[in-house]
Amino acid sequence: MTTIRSLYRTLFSEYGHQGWWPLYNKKTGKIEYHQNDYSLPKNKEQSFEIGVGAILTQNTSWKNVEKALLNLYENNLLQRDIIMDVSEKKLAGLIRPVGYFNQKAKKLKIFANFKDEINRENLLNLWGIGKETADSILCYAHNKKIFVVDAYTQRIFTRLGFKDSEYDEIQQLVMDELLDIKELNEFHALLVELGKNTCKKEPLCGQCCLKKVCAYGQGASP
DNA sequence: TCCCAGGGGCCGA
DNA sequence: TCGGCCCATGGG
Repeated sequence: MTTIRSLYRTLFSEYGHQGWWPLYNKKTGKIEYHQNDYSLPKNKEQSFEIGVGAILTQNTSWKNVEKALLNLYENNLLQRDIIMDVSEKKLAGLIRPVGYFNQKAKKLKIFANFKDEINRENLLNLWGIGKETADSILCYAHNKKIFVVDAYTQRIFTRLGFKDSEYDEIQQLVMDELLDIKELNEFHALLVELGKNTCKKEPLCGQCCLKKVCAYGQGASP
């Protein structure tokens, strides 16, 4: 069985810096990644934007999230105070491309109205925020030392041969070995890259940088 | 025209 | 506690 650090090194040498979290750039008018820049978010506005993105991306690809975020920007709606006041119907109309737009509009309103201390327990008490979304917000919007586990991560860890692929167990396993917030930030993004393009539902083991250490790549069942 | 997908809430067993 | 269903779009 390989170590978490070894996986991290292999993935990083394969894919390099991922530059998460993608954010809107006012100069270019595009959603951009930030390779080699771990100093995000720069301000409260960016922090809120990351929270919005974390909700919009639930069970949805980033391409669709980008469309919705641009819609919000163009309508001057990517600000906490404005989302608090705008109607759910208008919000839903602008975020249509992400799917589940009625539910997500409701989630955004609840998130915008949330003013308590940002911690995991408080976030998990919000309707529409589960473990992955809460941990994404803590890690990427508030620089908290926490690892985000998503469906890609669970699939990859199962195939690698880790016995327990439950959320909490994977999170603890990773956080026992990776102690640096930058590494936790990067490792999640690297796993997304692997899961999205290679360790897909039908995996492309032939082109996988982890095939030598992967149980599935060696012929085990998924 | 189907089928699939990075989440979360809710309900019944 | 867990499985099944619902929410909905866009892309292959």
